[in-house]
Amino acid sequence: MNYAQIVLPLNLKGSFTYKVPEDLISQIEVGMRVLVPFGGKKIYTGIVFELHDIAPENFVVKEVISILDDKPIVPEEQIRFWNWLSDYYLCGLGEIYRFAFPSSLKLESETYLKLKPNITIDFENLDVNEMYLIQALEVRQLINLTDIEAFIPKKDIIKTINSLIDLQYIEIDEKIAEKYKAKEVAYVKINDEVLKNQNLTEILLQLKNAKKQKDLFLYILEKQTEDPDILIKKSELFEEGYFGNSHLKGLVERNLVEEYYIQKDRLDSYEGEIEEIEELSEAQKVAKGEIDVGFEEGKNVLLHGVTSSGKTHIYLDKIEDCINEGKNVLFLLPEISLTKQITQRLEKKYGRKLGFYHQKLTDFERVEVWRRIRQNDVSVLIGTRNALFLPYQNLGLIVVDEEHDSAYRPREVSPYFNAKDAALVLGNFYGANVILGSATPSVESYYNARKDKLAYVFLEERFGNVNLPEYELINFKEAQDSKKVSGNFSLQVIDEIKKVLEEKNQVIVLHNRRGYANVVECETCGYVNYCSNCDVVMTYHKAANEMKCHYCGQRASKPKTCPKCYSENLNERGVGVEQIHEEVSKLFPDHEVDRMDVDSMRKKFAYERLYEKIEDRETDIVVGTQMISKGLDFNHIELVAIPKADSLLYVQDFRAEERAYQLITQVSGRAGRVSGKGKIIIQTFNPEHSVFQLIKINKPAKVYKYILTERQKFHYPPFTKLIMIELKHRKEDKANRASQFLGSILRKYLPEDCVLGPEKAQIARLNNLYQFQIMLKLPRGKKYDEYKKLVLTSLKEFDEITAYQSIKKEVFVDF
DNA sequence: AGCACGCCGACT
DNA sequence: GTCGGCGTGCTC
Repeated sequence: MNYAQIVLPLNLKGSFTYKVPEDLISQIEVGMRVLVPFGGKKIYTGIVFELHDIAPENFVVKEVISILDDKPIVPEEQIRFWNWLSDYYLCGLGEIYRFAFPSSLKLESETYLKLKPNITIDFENLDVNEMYLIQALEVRQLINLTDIEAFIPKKDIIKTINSLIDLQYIEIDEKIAEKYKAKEVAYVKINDEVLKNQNLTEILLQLKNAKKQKDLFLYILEKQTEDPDILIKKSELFEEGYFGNSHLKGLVERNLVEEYYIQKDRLDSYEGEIEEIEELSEAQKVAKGEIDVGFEEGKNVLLHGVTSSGKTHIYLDKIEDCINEGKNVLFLLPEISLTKQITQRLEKKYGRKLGFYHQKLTDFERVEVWRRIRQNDVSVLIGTRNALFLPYQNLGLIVVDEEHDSAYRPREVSPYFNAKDAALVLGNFYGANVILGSATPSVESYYNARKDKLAYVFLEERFGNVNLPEYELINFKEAQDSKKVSGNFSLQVIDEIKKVLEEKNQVIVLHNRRGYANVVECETCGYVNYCSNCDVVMTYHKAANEMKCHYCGQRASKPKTCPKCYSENLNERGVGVEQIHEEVSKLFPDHEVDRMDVDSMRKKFAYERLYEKIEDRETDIVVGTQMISKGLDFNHIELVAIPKADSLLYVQDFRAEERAYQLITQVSGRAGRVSGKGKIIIQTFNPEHSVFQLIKINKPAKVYKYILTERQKFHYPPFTKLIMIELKHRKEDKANRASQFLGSILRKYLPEDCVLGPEKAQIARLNNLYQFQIMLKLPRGKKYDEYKKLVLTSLKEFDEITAYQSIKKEVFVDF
């Protein structure tokens, strides 16, 4: 076994072959990190994916420089998982590696060199570069690879390091442990001296021209004297938004207040009361029993529980079971901001044995979690999709909550994969059970459950036997004709909202479109404002008073006159959530109306603040985009209004109906959680539309049956498999020609009706790249594997055309 | 992905 | 005469 296949953190196909030097053969194992030279002057941290003794013939192999781990950092199950992902989603292992690892575990620049202890160096036999390096190390002890570039020519770096390692003079040092800095929390207190020596009137006199500082000083003083044992966190001062950092700085500069830091063990054991898990209800017990049966049959489970049925409850129970068996749990969520409830409940129970892993952690925090998982020090890991790649030791259960959520398969991050499907496969490799849970399962999962590939567990009643919300459809056309509307709201909806507000309850208004107006159009010449980078009209945001491109983020000021014909006759068309918010505020001037969308939630803590406002019932009406369908579990929301429901359906996507159903149902679940008198009002021009009609009767099985029939009719998943290939280039004709060419190759191998396109993408230009798409509709089953191989062949054939190498190509399997 | 090599326009 | 633009090719 003197050759190794190494995966490098590069967006390159496959792995690279390296020779393992004699002295490393006994130590090297699959799953370890190694340092390898690459392309003349670079050193990368690679992962050993395979060991073999087949000498390559077509190129000269380089040698592994050194091994970075004493035991594999990627467990065998993960190796299989990476290979599966790469195979199934047609993506490179390098891409997966980049995605899976925190950067300080893979970056070459984080690698340091040091002198071996107790050595005598024979300077006579060293060349100039080797001498420089040794001398530098004698002064600095540790040297970063990028620093070496300062005194050794790039091309000689590797040679120099290699020979010094061979001579046993130097070695590789992993600096991660030392660079990891425990998180510190800032606290404030009144300066001790001040308390002893100065009298209060003097201080207040000093602050008489700085009212806020004075207030802040008094606030801190009061808190501190009230109970000296409770420390005052710096962050809590700013929570209200009344004080700012500048006020505190002022006090610190005057030496009145001191800032100090206390190291926080992020995973402090929870000190509050331990919450006993409430007993399961009868329905929940039945569901749990069914899950157990499913597991015994070796099946994974789809837990379809209507909103407020207490799915979390069941998860907790299964998590407990799993831990009692001595195994660990991975709990996946679509996004970390929604973790509040589940996290709090688990924290109370598992304290120290709980871990978090998600996109918002810093690199050190990620490495810390990696270490703990490797040491088997985490029983329950709560995380987002990237948590699938942690080096789990003894995984017994994976829970995928809100399995239908599209955040599990974002399109913009590579490698492209669906975390829900990946979790099923990972569970299989670990021999772990998997529960997919949702109030509105994806059509694919539902279908799999019906086909018995998943055990299907349906939890039909809300916890505590609370009634399900009631739906009402309002024909907006009729309302308009009989003049019973005000703007975008029918008088009936306005009435219903009034009623709820009178009872001091709360209302949600859903409108799933950002901004104020979709388009600003010139009445005179028809000019509309296009984004300069993309083929998209820009959306008008009144709150920020600017035009935004929702695809590339480009911003521009709102034109006062038409840039083309100088007419002042500009018209705003297409209703956005800001406009609905404005309308509602005007309709209910005596109530607190808040807006919740990505634009208004961008500020730090904006979400937390609004969350509390709603919880404290300061907010009467929340107007928001789909964001409000997630995580807002409050007890006093009694009405959900969807003024322009049709906009949910008119999206060019075969999943539009599924999405509309999911969104409406999810947001409905916010209403009447306790009272059981929740109501949903849907305003539409098409009350006869099947989706609305089926939602109204509130029988999920019928909705799925309808959607499945439609999908079957038009040959869409889950009855077929879709692969979408996207080609991008700065020059339109080049992108066009390339995609035509790829299309012709694909048609050569695949039946005509499998290949659709190429076509201009819906957004023909994005970030200055022209995009073309080819959609492959492939049959399921054995045929699929066969066809996919042919797709692979076609893609390879395409890659051989050198003229098209500058084309950016992306493949989305299970689009 | 990065990085070098190589071939054509605007500058000291 | 050179600096630097990005098209093309290669990396075990």
